[in-house]
Amino acid sequence: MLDINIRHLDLKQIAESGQCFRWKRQDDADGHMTYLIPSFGPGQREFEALTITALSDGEFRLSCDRREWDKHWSGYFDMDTDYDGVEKRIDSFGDNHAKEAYALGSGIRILRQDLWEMIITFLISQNNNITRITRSVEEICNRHGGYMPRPDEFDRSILSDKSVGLGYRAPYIDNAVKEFADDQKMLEKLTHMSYEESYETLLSFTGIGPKVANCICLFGLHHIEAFPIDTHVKQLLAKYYPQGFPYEYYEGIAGIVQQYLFYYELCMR
DNA sequence: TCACAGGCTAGAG
DNA sequence: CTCTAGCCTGTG
Repeated sequence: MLDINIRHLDLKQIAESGQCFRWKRQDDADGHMTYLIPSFGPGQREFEALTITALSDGEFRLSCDRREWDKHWSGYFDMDTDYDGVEKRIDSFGDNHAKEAYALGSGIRILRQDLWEMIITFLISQNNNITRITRSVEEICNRHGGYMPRPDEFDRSILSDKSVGLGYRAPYIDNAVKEFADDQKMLEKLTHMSYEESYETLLSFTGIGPKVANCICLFGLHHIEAFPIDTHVKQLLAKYYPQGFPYEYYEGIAGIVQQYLFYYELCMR
């Protein structure tokens, strides 16, 4: 167990920001907000899931020890990104709507999640709703011992099962599993590419279009300049930025700002 | 019944 | 190049 203070972290805001689909809310006996976060990545079977509890004033209680925090979870929660700097950048421009969105969602961080899991998750997400996305991801994991299967251990025969609920996306995922299993270096190659290179490479896969590719770049490769535009962001841009979004203000942090804007709209809905 | 859900593909123009 | 019908399926 480990108690630490973390700035710019609000579990509920992250859970609702639409970047992760496997967190489970499991409040503790005292009613403190608690989430169970599964282990992830190639070594996911080697380390434990994390429970994280929000105590008060930026204080969090973790189920892991200091060593596991340093090794796995500190990176996952993006502790090496300067969110104070992001706040200063937003404050320095006259973008009042971004300031308001930041004030509401300042506890959002861009998690450093597993690339392969993000590829599968956002392939599923297209033209889909949160409930169904969550259920499909959970079904896939449940059928592989509770873990997101790596490309080479993925049982592709389950993809067409009605209870997995993938619909027309099943062949897209089947193809991705096949391609990444055939070329085991591809995942690592993607991590060494620039944003533009990885974006173009991802686009070449069937079922990955501009929106999904940008989500994978932002959430799976931590390319913070990626700015996914879905139906909601498209509407919000038309509403608050009729003259066009000032991307030049937010060079290098556009993806974080996108999350604040998205979360703000979600709350106002 | 019908639109919608964090879109994409394929085919036409 | 741009444009858009159709797509699995659960939900209101």
